[in-house]
Amino acid sequence: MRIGELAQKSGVSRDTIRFYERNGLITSTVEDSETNSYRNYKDDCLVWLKFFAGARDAGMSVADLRSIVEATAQSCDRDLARAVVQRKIAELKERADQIGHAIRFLENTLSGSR
Amino acid sequence: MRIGELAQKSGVSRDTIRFYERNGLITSTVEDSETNSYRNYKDDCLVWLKFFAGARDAGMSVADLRSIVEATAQSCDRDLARAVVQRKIAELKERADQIGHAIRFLENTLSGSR
DNA sequence: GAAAACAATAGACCATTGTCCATGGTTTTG
DNA sequence: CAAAACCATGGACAATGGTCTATTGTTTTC
Repeated sequence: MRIGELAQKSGVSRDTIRFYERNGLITSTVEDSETNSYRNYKDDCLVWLKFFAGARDAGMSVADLRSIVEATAQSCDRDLARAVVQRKIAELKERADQIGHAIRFLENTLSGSR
Repeated sequence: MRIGELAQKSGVSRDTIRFYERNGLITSTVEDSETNSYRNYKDDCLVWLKFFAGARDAGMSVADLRSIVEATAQSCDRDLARAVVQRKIAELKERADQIGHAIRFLENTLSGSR
């Protein structure tokens, strides 16, 4: 799959896809049998990109995402991957807690006397 | 209360407090009877600053916070305040959903075959 | 085969969210 | 009263996460 198709299917812009690739979030191959230097993406890039979009919305940084990708890519060290991902999950849960606090504060502000 | 005390009590740095103030998140007064130009903060600044810290952690932008502060400050239009704040609450809940998706994706990644 | 569409790269540019520094004035403390 | 601690302002600097542009090359389509 080329970048345009991937962009269209994932909803992530070409520029952003290239940016993510530069930052090690996805990889592509260039068939050097070909005359061009077009990137080729596998289907699982699409899965990752959709996850990235949601994860960025959830507040994860590009660096976070890279660490997850790297950890899971090295299936040689499955325990490391598990540790990294579980730490990220814990961070997300903390963030969800913060959101809960903020919501309660705002609800109080609304109904509060002041 | 002066900025140093506020910084110490809130855990927000002086620079950041000034930054927030420049951006309309809090206000201070300068007693012009005095010879200095030191800012004076009221106690509720402390409450707000603590909220800001959590809300930033929860993923709200400074612009979001400003809109909340502005809406609630104009108690003349309580319905507006309610609308603004409830929209922010809705956004936070969406974000919490995104976090939930991300967590599930990550958990699948961990236990998944690949 | 010419035009339109697509792709690559490099680098400039942008907003956001602070942090740090220099300089200079004020207050507190010993 | 001198030093230390505090405060103000303005501007430089930095990291993050993109976005846009220019230039050039490739592919597709009519």
